[in-house]
Amino acid sequence: MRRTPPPSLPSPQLLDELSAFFRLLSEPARLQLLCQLKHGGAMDVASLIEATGFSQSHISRQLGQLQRAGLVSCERDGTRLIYAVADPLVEDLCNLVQRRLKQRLEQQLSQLQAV
Amino acid sequence: MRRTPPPSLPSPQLLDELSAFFRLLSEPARLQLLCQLKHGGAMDVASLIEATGFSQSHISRQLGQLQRAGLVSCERDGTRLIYAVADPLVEDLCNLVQRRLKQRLEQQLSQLQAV
DNA sequence: GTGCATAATGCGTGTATCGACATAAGCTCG
DNA sequence: CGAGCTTATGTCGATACACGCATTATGCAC
Repeated sequence: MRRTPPPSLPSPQLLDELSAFFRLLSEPARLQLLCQLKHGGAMDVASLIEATGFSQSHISRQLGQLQRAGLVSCERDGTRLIYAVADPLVEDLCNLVQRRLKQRLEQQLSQLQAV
Repeated sequence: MRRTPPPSLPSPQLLDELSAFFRLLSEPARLQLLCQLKHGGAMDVASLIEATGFSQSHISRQLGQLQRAGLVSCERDGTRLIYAVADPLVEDLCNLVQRRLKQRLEQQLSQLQAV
């Protein structure tokens, strides 16, 4: 049977790494950049500035964080840097969460109608 | 084929909800509480205080947030409140992220050895 | 109802980080 | 090499929120 394979608690270290990863996705600006890149494929920074309206410095910082985490990659094209999504995990996570948000709303809706 | 079902950008609204959800998991304390509950099944607040070392007020607040998001549920037992994990999604997300963290480390390790 | 337990909230402090402006650094091409 | 572009970083104000202490609210026993 073994319903709960190892009932062990995660170490403080793992806890910190997990939460650090989720923190990357907890900022609308970063999530927006990731979605924009997923949507537009590879994009240079100027396009991201135009698409999001954020300042250049802000975008550079956020992309830096995402890159250090391995979520985006970049390559040069002349003087510009072209960024792209490097890991499909983010999209999977978002889909899971989105599905849950939807279910939750449907649940609340049906409870209202049940009255 | 249809590799990218709908290549649409998420609305600002959805972006905020997604990031708000990830923000819940971005705090080590909250993640710890969730893991503790997953590990110990249903627990009352006193047990959580002892297990985590946090103050009563802090734990109460974090549990409140998790409950409003539907991630934990609670029921009364006399004067105490017994909390429990209410959604398996968190564990799934953590497993996915953890697997990725592991892959990433293995990758870095093999690159070091390749020299 | 009065105590006695537990849980929730008001408030204050400290810390992290967002986001912009200004500046420096790095790259490319004449 | 130096001009001119693009990107990264130093600095700073504003905001958000973690976390504890003190207080209040809520339910149970008598």
